[in-house]
Amino acid sequence: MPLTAMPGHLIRRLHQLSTATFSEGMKAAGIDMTSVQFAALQTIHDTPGIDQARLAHHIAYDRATIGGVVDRLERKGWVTRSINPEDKRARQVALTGRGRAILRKAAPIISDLQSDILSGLSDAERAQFIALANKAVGVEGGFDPSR
Amino acid sequence: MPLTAMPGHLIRRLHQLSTATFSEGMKAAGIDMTSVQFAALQTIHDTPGIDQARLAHHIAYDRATIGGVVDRLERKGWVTRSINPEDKRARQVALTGRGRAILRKAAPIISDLQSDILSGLSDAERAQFIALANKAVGVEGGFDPSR
DNA sequence: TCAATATGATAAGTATACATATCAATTAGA
DNA sequence: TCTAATTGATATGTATACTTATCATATTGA
Repeated sequence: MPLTAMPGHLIRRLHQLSTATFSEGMKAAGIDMTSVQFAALQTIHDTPGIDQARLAHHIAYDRATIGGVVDRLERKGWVTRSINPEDKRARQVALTGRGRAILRKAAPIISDLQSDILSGLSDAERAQFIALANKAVGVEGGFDPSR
Repeated sequence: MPLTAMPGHLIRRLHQLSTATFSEGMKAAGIDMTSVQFAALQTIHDTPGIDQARLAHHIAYDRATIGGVVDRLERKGWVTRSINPEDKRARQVALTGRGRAILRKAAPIISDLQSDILSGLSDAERAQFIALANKAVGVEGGFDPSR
């Protein structure tokens, strides 16, 4: 079976293309942010005070991985971590002023980047791809690395 | 822009699903092999004596990453590395008997796994996805991490 | 209520991934 | 032909990712 017939290989290539496009776009905009960091920031913005476990679950990250991501966000001064008094195991994460500012700056750039990721496709094809990808990913709960 | 409309996010989820499906399948078959290792083995099989740089280029890997992958394949006794007498910089990689055996065992299992990766799609949709992915990835040479 | 279980987080170990720097060997060009 | 640029590989540093183990805290059920 040739590589071009293997979804596994194609998806790896797409992922490669996607992250490369993202980091080039961010670099061009002078922002030091990875796609994972953006997704985390956006979710924290939408759900202030969310804890790491729920953050991981929401964007389908591994619970072990999210710790390092939040570490780096904290080191950049974009988020703060605090212990939830209701549940002392949980770390609540919230955006700082600088975090909100960088997110405001990055969000529109990243929205624009989305079509560049699939620049080889027409608008109709891109819509079709998004529909198929959502369907493939949405299967019966799908794979959830946070559990 | 919601995550479900972002190709970048969807592709990351697909990649996650794809690698999880692969490793579960391999684990079930009692084979300790990652998808990256399989692609490398298959290419070495098809091109005996290929050097690391061409191997990386062929499957769109990073030149720096391939070294570690080949290290692990070598440690498992599946490949051997030798210096190309024609170009003493280059390391030629070749399968061992055990490498050929494990590849023979794994290849059909992995072929079967390919449809499981996109199990949420019908056969027609899967074919459509593969066509779109190939088109998206094939853009003007696309991104080549090995350069 | 007290033990069993579950859950949030972190640590350690393994495997990608890529950028950048460096070294050695090769090739190209003045 | 001799230097400059290129190329194969490795080393270093950063960032994901996931598994398994462990710790601390919560929750639950007998």
